[in-house]
Amino acid sequence: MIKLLLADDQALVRGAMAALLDMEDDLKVVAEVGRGDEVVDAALAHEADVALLDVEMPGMDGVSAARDLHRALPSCKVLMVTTFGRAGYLRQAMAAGAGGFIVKDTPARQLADAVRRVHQGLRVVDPALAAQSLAQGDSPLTDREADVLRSARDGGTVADIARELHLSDGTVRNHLSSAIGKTGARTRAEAVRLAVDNGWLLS
Amino acid sequence: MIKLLLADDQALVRGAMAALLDMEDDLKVVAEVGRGDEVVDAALAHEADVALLDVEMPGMDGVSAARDLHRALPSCKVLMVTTFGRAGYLRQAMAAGAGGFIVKDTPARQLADAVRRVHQGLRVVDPALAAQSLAQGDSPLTDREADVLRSARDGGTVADIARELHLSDGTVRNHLSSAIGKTGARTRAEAVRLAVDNGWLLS
DNA sequence: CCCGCACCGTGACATCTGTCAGGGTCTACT
DNA sequence: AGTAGACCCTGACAGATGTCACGGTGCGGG
Repeated sequence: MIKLLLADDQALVRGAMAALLDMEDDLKVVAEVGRGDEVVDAALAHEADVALLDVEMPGMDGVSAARDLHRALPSCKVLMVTTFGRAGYLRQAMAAGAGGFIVKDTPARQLADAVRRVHQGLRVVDPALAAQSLAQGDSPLTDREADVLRSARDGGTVADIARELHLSDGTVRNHLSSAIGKTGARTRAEAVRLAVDNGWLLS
Repeated sequence: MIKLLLADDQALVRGAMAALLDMEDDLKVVAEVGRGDEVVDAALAHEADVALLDVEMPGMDGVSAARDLHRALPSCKVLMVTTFGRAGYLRQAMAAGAGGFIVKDTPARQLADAVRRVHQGLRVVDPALAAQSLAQGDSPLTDREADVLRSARDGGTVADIARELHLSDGTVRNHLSSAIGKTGARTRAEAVRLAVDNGWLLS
């Protein structure tokens, strides 16, 4: 009997996936959490064998949670189950020790198999997504450029970003300009969108 | 036996919800679709009693699908099940003839009850969301302002928007300025974010 | 040690944006 | 008929933005 931990911020989806997985004879959901920072404690308390983690969660993102969990309980495999097939997410999730990565677009009947494979130590990755991730390469942004883009996400002015990051206006403009150049965008907003779509703004 | 139609673009979520609902003795999922423009046909073909619709879907948004479905098959009740509790979505969904509106944050065990209530003709609405919707009022944006904001979403320049909408640069700037003023934003990007968050950019 | 590179800052420049004041057409309502 | 409001355009202006050139600081690898 494989013991499962479910982590997803949407209670309805979480419960529905629990119902789906509990229908399998060899699987059992032993814990459900709605926040990233509750993953490790729950996994330890219930000795989970496989953890299904969403990427977008309050408290802590799923990739960071996977990293912590991999350290705290190496026997527990991780299967990332996420809405967005961002290549950057996949890359970072694998680096964080995840055993599999599937998007919520995949047919429901494949989920149980994916769990079993991850439990056996096999890697489960969407082929199309893997190809995209390989072709696209790693994030071209420096840490600071990513910081600035993150701060620019909610639409503030240069002055707002400078205040938030304790930088000079000019420095913020330089980082933005550099990020715009690297992403091939023509606008700050476009650069933000591209970086988000590629999953470059996680950590 | 209440016959259900599920519409959600994420196959995994759709299948999981089907599993959850099929566990109830009086409910049966008779059809699943992944696109908004397939809702009406599927509902007619299977004579669904209740349709669970997501708002964000390819092909056609869930609110428009609800409107069409309400016309084509008035006996079929609609329960919107969506990720984002945007007040504007709720308002437009109810105007489109939806019988209920719940977010995916709600506990899984409440879903079956919500379906039954909607089937009986009762209204099911998240109280907090209803209050927010009432307090916030309707969209202050004119059609054109919404168009311009929609076109500004992907971060293009004024010239890009003007080309896309066959308008003059100055007119676009005027609409943007007006939208910025009405939303209380200080930047185009901020105005876009606010409008999206409030669900003002649907149709 | 020296080089490259990320990082922080300054100053200057052309361009883009957001705002304002106009003036025009159309529709809907009184 | 008159009024109000959405819609489109023009022109002008201050301020914000994106770009460039430049100098300076650390840190790691060759």
